[in-house]
Amino acid sequence: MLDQKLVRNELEYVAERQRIRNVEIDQVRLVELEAQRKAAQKRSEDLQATRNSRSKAIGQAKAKGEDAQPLLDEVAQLGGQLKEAEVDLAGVQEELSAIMLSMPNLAHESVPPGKDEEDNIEVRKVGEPRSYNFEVKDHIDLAERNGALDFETASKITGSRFALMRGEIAQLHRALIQFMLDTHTIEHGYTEVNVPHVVNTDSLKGTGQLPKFEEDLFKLVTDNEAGNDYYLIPTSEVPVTNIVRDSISTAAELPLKYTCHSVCFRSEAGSYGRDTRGLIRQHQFEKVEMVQVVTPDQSWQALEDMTSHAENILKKLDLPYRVVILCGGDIGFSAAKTYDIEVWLPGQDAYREISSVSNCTDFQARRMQARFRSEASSKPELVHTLNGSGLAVGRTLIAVLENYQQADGSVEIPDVLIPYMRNKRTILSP
RNA sequence: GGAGAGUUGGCAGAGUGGUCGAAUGCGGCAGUCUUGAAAACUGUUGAGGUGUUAAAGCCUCCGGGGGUUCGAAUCCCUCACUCUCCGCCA
Repeated sequence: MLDQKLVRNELEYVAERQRIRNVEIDQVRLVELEAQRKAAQKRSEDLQATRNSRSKAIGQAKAKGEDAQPLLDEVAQLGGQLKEAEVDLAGVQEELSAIMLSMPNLAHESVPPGKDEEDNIEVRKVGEPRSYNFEVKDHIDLAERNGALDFETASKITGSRFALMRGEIAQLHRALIQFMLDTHTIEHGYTEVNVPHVVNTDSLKGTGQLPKFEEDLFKLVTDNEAGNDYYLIPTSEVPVTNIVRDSISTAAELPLKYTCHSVCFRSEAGSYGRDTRGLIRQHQFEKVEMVQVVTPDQSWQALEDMTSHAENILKKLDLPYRVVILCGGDIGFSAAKTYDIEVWLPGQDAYREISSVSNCTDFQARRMQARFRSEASSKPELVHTLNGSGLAVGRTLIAVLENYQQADGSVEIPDVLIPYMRNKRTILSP
């Protein structure tokens, strides 16, 4: 959520900044609502002040043994008027907060304008795609033999966009997770956490998935009270970032650096027909996530650091990749700036997203009321939150399979993964 | 699933329907003392909104929501969570 004061006082500026995302703000309606809010709030508060002082007088009169009846008659009408004023105010505030909750974060000055991923700008390219003296296969052709990757059985068990892995592929998948977590904890200073895969609406509002993007989520059927539903997590960014919801940290406790492996669930509504083949886009996938909670002065440096942490995984795996900065039209709702890391996939002859690293500045923190105190005497201040994949495990698996494939259809294991594969050096041998 | 007890400021923990935004302790901050530090002592210290040059003032907040009342941290209803005991269970 944006700062209401900023929206109120610098509406023109906010509208201008949102245009880079191709988001148009209804300034007229906002000004109108704001005026209504102010009037309704004033009326309600004045009535409350009257009630409070009259009630106090009644109490004092009774304490002195005086007759309170004249005072009681005086406030007879107050209750109804107050009720009316409060209902009025609540209505205006509801509409205002709906607008505020569905307004995206302000894009950073360095975010380029643009419509979609075509307009993203490449920042750097690392590593050279290998050349193969045979016809390259994609990960499906490589792994579907022997049922190492089995979409048919998965669709029988569940449905489309689910996968089943057997034997060496399942092992490689697990090895990647271990390798990523070890690298982030040992080399990059993150603390490993394990979190619930089911979250409540407050958590999803905190990180910005709700109320606007409910259709992307899997919602559980429960007998919970309305508004307190459970959802499967679309990313562990949600539970991990919400660790600091409704809390005040001390400056000394920051930065918090968490890494987390989790399963992620996405309904992929609206992506019909896209990436239907293979592991690229699934309803269920696994991801190792990085989350940082930092003081505002550190968040832009943290964004660069986290991007380099994700890149480090790819470097160690010796996979070619490039880093792009997302344009205004492609950037996520909560993010002020996002780098995507795209890995080279020979089977697709293209770079494909394998990580997304974002600085959400105080946008999520304001929704979550996540704050810190720099000095005990000073006011609590909003933290900045960042998140990034480090990396998407399924897509990394694809990248290893496709980049390390051999002429005979087997796949070499990257050096750094060999210890995690019980010293196996080749898999999927014919 | 059954029975009971709880949820109060950064933390711990009192609280009678009416000077309660809330005792006290810890922690924090400032000061006295000290060469310095510690200890001791003194003072100060919740959050959000509104307002103002700044303040004062005013409003809201005692787990969430609703109700009773002129007035609710306190009474009633409801939901969530925590703890204890019983049952079931990986």
